[in-house]
Amino acid sequence: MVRTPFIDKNGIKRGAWSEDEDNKLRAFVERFGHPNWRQLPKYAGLMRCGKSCRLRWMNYLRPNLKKGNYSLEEDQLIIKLHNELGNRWSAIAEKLGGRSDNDVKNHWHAHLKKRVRFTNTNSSQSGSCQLNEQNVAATLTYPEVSSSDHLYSLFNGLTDNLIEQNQSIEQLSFFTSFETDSFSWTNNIETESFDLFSIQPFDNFWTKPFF
DNA sequence: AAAGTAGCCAACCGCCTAGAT
DNA sequence: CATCTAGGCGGTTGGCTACTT
Repeated sequence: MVRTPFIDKNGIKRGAWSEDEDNKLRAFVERFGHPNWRQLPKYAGLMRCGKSCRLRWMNYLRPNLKKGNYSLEEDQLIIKLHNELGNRWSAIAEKLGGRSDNDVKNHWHAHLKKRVRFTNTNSSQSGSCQLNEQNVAATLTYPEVSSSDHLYSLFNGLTDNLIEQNQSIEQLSFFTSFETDSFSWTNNIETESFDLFSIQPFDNFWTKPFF
């Protein structure tokens, strides 16, 4: 997952950090701080450049650094902040508290970007469903299979009842809120007009809950 | 089981800004 | 002012892992 270590032409080591290097850097910074990153590797006994040391410390070694899975609240906050601030990852990470800018950036590109883009696309295609980045992405777009299926089932249950009663939906507005083991999910969907009998079967789970 | 592919994340690169001289 | 240096930031990449064919 990390770059193979090698020594460049200037005698500077690059690539993945070893445990020994991590220990040296951690011990040095915890004892002396980091008044000068450029000089630090020399005094810490590292064959790295200062930039590399700083990056390793900021993204991996510094205390109170939060790692691991992102909570729903964090995801929502990132989406909201990205909407407000754009790609200012350091500012976003700062407001999250405990996450590095690199980590937030990676998480955005790996997970969140797709959800926001998907929501926008769906919104523009559906016409009747008023889903957009501002009012939905921050609270919805959590396309775990179980959750999508859950909402799909929930909505199907509602529509089945209406079909049984031979009703069409005009000015349908409903609010659903439910929880799964992993997170809570709140969704608010409004439609101007909705023809139940034009609903087509879905072959893609991404589109299931958003028709 | 092997090969191919996509997803993910740690690390690097290059640019920008602020502060010192 | 101009120049230099260091730190910070965002974009990009290398390569491992997991998944698919």
